Amino acid sequence: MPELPEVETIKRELRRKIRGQRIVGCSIQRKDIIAHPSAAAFCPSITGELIIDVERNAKYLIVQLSNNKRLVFHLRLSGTIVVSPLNSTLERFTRLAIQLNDCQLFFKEPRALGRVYLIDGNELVPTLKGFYRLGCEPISDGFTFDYLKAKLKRRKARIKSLLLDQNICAGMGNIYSDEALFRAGIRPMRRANRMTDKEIKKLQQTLKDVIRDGITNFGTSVSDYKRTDGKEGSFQKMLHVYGREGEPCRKCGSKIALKKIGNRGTRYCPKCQT
DNA sequence: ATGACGTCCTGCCTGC
DNA sequence: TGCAGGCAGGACGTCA
Repeated sequence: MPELPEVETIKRELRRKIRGQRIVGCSIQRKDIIAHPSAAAFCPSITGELIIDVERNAKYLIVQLSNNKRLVFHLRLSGTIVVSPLNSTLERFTRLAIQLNDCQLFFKEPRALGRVYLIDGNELVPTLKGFYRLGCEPISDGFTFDYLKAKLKRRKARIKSLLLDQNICAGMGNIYSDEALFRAGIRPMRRANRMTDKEIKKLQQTLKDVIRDGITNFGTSVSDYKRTDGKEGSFQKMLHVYGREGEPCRKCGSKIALKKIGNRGTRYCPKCQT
């Protein structure tokens, strides 16, 4: 599923492929994918605009348009963005197609949970609540030991659940949370307020490392995620716990366990993580 | 404010 | 082979 490294990969590829192009056409295959404004108003509002730049904030992909408009994509669980030649036919599960000067974008979303928003100037989009209250990304300078400690102390929720909280670790998702906890040697069900300074320090570092490694490897292709040319990322080859339940731990040989924490499938090594 | 849990959505996998 | 049912899970709403 697209987490920070996957969205960063898409951002970098789009920046290279579509910056400076103009939107010449738009078609919506599924209306409820357009969260704001109405589906009827959407295409007319973006057609004719120039693509100034492509950015990312946590898991949100932001396409800066001319006239101070921003196109915001949230890929949720299964969203992908494909860059195709202009004459190519719509790919399966395409929910939105945007034609540019010399290529087109397909927003594909098999599970139809992803959303697209158009923000006009400084307008506040009510359905984009999470976007306005994101915490620090693990790879940002602000993601220090002190920051993480302040966010975790007095919280008695399980650490795994708090890593998924976008107000604490912006851009984190299920895969990288499990991997960071494995690298830090911390059990996902541990209560945040019971963690030592040493453990928080370690976790702060492994969160940074795992996200950086994910980006270096162009993301994790385990289900739907693909790069904008349809190719796979490669971080799935380096996973220690995610998707490896029942298989031997690469460090100690114990069977990787799978438990539900906060209704999320959570993988960990019962021996390496304490 | 916090934490637990239900809901959305639909392709895919499992089991009968 | 075919079908029903369960599962996956990010964000958000609801409830205690």
